[in-house]
Formats: sequence, structure tokens, C-alpha cells
Amino acid sequence: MSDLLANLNPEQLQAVTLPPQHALILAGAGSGKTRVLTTRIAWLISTGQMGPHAVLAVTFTNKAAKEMLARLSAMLPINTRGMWIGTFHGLCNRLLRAHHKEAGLPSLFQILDSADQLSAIKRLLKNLNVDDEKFPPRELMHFINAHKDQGLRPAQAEVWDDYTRRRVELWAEYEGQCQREGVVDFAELLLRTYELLSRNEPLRRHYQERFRHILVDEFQDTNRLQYAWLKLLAGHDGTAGAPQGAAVFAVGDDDQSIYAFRGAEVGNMRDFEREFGVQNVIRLEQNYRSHGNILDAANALIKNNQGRLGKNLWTDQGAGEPIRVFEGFSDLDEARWIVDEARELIREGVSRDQIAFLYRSNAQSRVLEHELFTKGVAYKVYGGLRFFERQEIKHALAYLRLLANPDDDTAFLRVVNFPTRGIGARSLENLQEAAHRSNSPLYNAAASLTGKAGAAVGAFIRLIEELRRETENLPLPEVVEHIIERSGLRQHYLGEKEGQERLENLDELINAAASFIAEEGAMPVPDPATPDAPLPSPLASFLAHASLEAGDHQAGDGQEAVQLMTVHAAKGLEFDVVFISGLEQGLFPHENSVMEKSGEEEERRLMYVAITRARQRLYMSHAQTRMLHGQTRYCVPSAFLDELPQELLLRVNARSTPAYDNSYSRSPRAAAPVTAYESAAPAGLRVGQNVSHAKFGQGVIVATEGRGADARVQVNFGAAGMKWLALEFAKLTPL
DNA sequence: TGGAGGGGAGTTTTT
DNA sequence: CTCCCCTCCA
Repeated sequence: MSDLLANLNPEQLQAVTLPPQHALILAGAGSGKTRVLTTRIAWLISTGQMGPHAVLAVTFTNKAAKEMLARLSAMLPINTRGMWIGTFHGLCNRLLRAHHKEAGLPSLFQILDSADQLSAIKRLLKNLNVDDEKFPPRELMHFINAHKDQGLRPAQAEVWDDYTRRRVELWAEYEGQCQREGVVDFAELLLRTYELLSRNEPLRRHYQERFRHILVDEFQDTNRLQYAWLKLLAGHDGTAGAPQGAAVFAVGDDDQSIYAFRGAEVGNMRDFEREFGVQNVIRLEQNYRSHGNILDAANALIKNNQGRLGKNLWTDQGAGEPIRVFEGFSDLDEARWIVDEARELIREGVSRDQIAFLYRSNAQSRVLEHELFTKGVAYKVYGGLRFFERQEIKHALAYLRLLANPDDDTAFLRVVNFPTRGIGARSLENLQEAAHRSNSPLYNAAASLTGKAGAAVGAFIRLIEELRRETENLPLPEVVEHIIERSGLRQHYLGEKEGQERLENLDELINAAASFIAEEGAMPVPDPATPDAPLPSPLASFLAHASLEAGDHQAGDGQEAVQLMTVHAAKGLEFDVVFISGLEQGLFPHENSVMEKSGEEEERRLMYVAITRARQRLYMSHAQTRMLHGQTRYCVPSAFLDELPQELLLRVNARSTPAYDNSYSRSPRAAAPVTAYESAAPAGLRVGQNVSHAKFGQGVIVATEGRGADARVQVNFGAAGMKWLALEFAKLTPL
């Protein structure tokens, strides 16, 4: 045990060894929060304060959950299998599988991922003859999910106009459809579990009594429903007669809250502190990742946010390098400089995968990729399709889903005619109509179809029935292999020009099934606390796994490569060298964020996350012009750059560096293509012109419109925002 | 049934 | 500009 606590700093040690009370750990970037979390669990177990089954540890990502399990296994001589450590969704899935009856779900309920959910909504709108122009499926999906993330059902939704009334009706229809088909979406996993536990007292008591310690990772990312879920499980819901609850150990960093747009509520941290009467608030401020200059910059930046819980990172590693700031004439110029700088570092021996290019929006990767490709630097872009999201994989899974649950219309429609078997859109329309009339799944309605179409659909149904029979007693990997052959998927892709990779992926799916069985599905462990609960079948578990864990992002080739990703995707990662590009008003901070309340603060936190990814070297860059939506935009440097202590920055000017001289840095004006507007611009005020305004300060003209008395110009004033000004009235001084 | 071509949108995203 | 989605036509 002394081993366990060795090398913890005083704050970490204090957090790990707190008495069994509620605690809030404010864990700064790079302060060893995962270590504290796992050591806390190990300490509680090894000191005999609780058994492994009395802990519930929740994370947001599978990666974090796996990491925790791995570290725990390394610390303790216990089998972590069967411990309740996982993602919110994974744990809810587990609960719902064990108590599906009480939750009103079929035992083999399927989980819809976002793509499945979208197609389910599209299908619903079609069946109900709803104009999808008026009710865009994506928007409706977001509406539904946002409400469910708040813990709401259609009956509780606030309705403020006819449009919303209709959306709520459609949402209710959607819920009905999911129920009929035996499928649940991501938000439903949580909401259904929450409702199950709040309505079913014995069950609630059972779990409340069982979990003595609840640990939550990335607490700042919890949404309202997740917080309510935690309160319920912790026995802190105000229910009369609730047993003495679990101790909640919440770890988070309000400064790294960057997911408000998907429902995360930083306010949960304050609420938690208040509602749980938290006595133990511990700040982990010693940073083990970055050099001092980097931390100083991050601290100075984040100080500009209001209402923080407060935290200041420090390190004993020394100041390190200054932060290098580069201004390019264009986005291309910027990319060239970044890539050249990276090549220089690689020459000096920095490993490629210790170099990260971070950006605010995915579109920015294009110009960087182009430059990397041109210069022959290996790179890897994060954010593409993931394994289980690939077309061929989803097709194969749809067959498997139909074996498990024939009511799953989403799966049915996905493969009823893939590979093509002569079932046209017309037949499917008829089938859907018949199903709608008889209020039955497509699978059952198929029998009512007559004629040629009926025969074709009938053959498909028979195929599924045969597959079910043939695979009944096969081990999972063989089931997968069998359906890939018998469904005709393999044959189909064999005949396709670009089919080679898809075939490889299908083979990989068989491997995935095999390793899934090897790792977790081999012999499902009965939960000691609920020994009577049905054990999930390997197929059902595998399908849930596929939905809940879509796999790694497309990682490109395995070789050492420069890492490209959005700042969001970089959260939780660290690199020796980090480049943050596109530091321009409107891009970072993003223009759409200024509309949202406290949007600027979230952008600042995002910047804070970006900065704190760097261990040794940090580069920041911006460009004077940037191609955006096919047009050249004139940009002013990000206000965030001004918020950094200037003495930490080293301005690197391309022209002062011989290597960059006239090789590609052209004059800014010459580099800027003439836009269509420009011909109409009044003399002296052109797009790209720097101007000064009495009230708004310095800015740059980004667009002009009209002539004479009607002439207006759009000016980007940086921190003061983007303004349209009538030349007749506004006093603009060219600079 | 699939390919071509028009139209529209273009922050961030895990489960 | 470029990508994606939908529709329409052969």
C-alpha cells in the first residue's frame, strides 16, 4: 500500500486518502487526475474500506474507462472484470440489459447510434408524410436529443409556438416508433435508466445500498440528466427513506469545459458542491506536463473568464522556450511555415507523433494536409469515419441485428435490398404502408405483400430465418463470418472496383468479434449483486459494443506521423510540440460563438485546452487572408493573442528569417485576389484596407457593398466584433 | 438501379 | 470552393 501512495504530491495524496465523504477535485490540465482517480479506488479497496463491487466509476469515453481499468489492474491483484467502471452509456446499457423487463424493453433491444437515429427519424417523417424541408431531420434529432439530455419527455417539453408543438408531437411519434422496434438511442439509455431507478424503489434501493463510492471523471462535462442520474444513484435525490448514500468523488476542471454546445453544464460543479454540501474541495495545480512559459500563458488567458472556481497551474520544470507566434500573409503561407518548422524539428530528432497541428475547425486541415503531402511528411488526421461507422460494417451489423431482433426496421431497411435483390423503392413503400396500417414491424408485414415484390421480400425473410437457424449454435466470430458469406456481402464487394478495402474491413469485423469474445464476452460474469439477472448473449453484447464503441478514429498508416486534429479532439492528449493555427477573429474565437451566451468564454477555455496540450514547444499562428467558403477573407489576429503576456511571446516574422525570404511570402495585397465586390468599392476603401474607427478601434475591411450614399463596408474590428458601417455616417480613417 | 448533376450548407462531437 | 445529399433520368 505504501507503494500505492508513493510519489503522490501532497494534494494528490490528500485527495486519494480522503475519508468516505463527498469531494470535488479541481484537477488542472496535466495534474495527474487519472492517477488520483484510480489510486483512490485502489486505496479504498486495498485498505478494506470497500469491496470491488461497491464502487461505481463513470467516465465519458471508452478510452478513459479502459485506461482506468488498465491502471487499476496494474495496481491491485484483483480481477477488474465485473467491476462497475465504464462510460455513462455503457453502465446504463448494463443496467438495462439486467433489468430490461422492468424497464419495458425487449431482452435484445438494440442501440441506435447517431446515424441510425437519423435514418429512423427520416423514415418516421416519410411515413407520416411530414415535409422534411419544414422539419429538417437533423434539426429534429437535435431537438429531441437536447430535450432528453435535460431529462425531459414530450409531455414535459415547453411549447412556445406551433412549430415547436409539432416538433414535440413528432418526438412523441419517434418515441413510439423506437418502442415498437425495440431500439433505444444514446440519450434513451440514460433517460430510461434514470426513470427505471426513480420509479422502481426496490431496484433503486438495491443499487443505492450497493454503491458506497461513486467516482466521476470529467465532471465538468456532465449534462443535466447525467447529474440527476448520479444524484439518484448516490441516494441524494431527496427520496423519502433513501438509505445513506454513496460518497461521490467528482473530478473535473471547469476551465476545460468545452462541450456546452452538446449539453454539458459546468454549473453542475457548483451545484454539486452546494447540494451535496461538499466539504472537501481539493485543487490539483501542480502540472507535470508543460514548461513554465506555456503554463503562464494558459493561466493569463483563462484569468479573463468570469466565475471560475479558480486555479493556477504551476510547474517546477523551468520556463522553457518562448511561445513562437507567426503571422502569415495567407493561410497557405501559414501552412508552409508550420510545415517547414515541423520538418526542421523532425530533422532535429523530434518524433513526428510528438508534433500536433491543432485547429478550431476541421476545414482548416485541408491546407495543412496539402502542404504536408507536398513536402512528403507523414501525417495522420483524426476525426474521420470510425471502424463501426463504415458502410460495409454497418451492413454486416444490420444482418446481425435482424438475427437478434427482427423488429428493428432500421436494420431491415438497410439490408433488405443490399446486396440488391430486386426489391425496389416501390415495393418498400408498399411494405412500409402495410406495416404502418397493421402497426407491425416490416419483418412481419412482409407476409402481406403479394406478387413479385412479395416473393422477393419473402425470399429475404427466408434468408434471415435460415441465417438464424444456421448460426444458432455457432461461436460469434463464425456467426459473423457466416452472415458475411451468406448475405452476399462478400460477393458484392468482390465485384466492386473499390471493394478491396471493404473486404478487408469485413474480415476485420470477424477479428473484432473474436477479440471481443476473448476479452469480455467469453463467459459473461454474473453480477454478484443481481445473480438472477439474465446474462446477455454474446451477439447482443457484441452489437451493443459496436454501437457504444465505434472504434478508433481512422488512424491512417501505422507509421510515425504528425498528428492533425481539432482542439476538441486534442482534449486529454499531450505532445512535445504543438502548433495552433488560424488564430484569427471569427475563426478562433469562432464567429458563431459570439452569438451564444458565454460563447466567448467557452472559446477561451478551448484556447486554454489547446495551449495546455504542449509539453515543450508551443507555436501559434494566424494569417492575414484565408480562403473560406470559396472566398478570400481578410482576417485580424485573434483577441486571445493579445491576452497572452507579450513577454512570453517570440514574434517570428517570415521576412526576418532568411529561409522564408521571398520563397513564398508575397506581398499581402498582391496575394489577395480581387473580390467581386471590390469594383463597387468607393475609392480609398478597399477590401483588405486597415482602418481606424473612433469607437471600435482598429479593424480591417472585409467586404464592401453599394455606391455613393448607399455604400457600406463590413469591418472586422477584432475584439469589438464584425460591423457593417455606412460610409456616409461612419468616420473611418484609412491606416 | 445507379450515376450524374443540381442545390445548399459549411464550429466544435462522445456515446 | 468543396462536400454531401437528394432527385431525376436513362
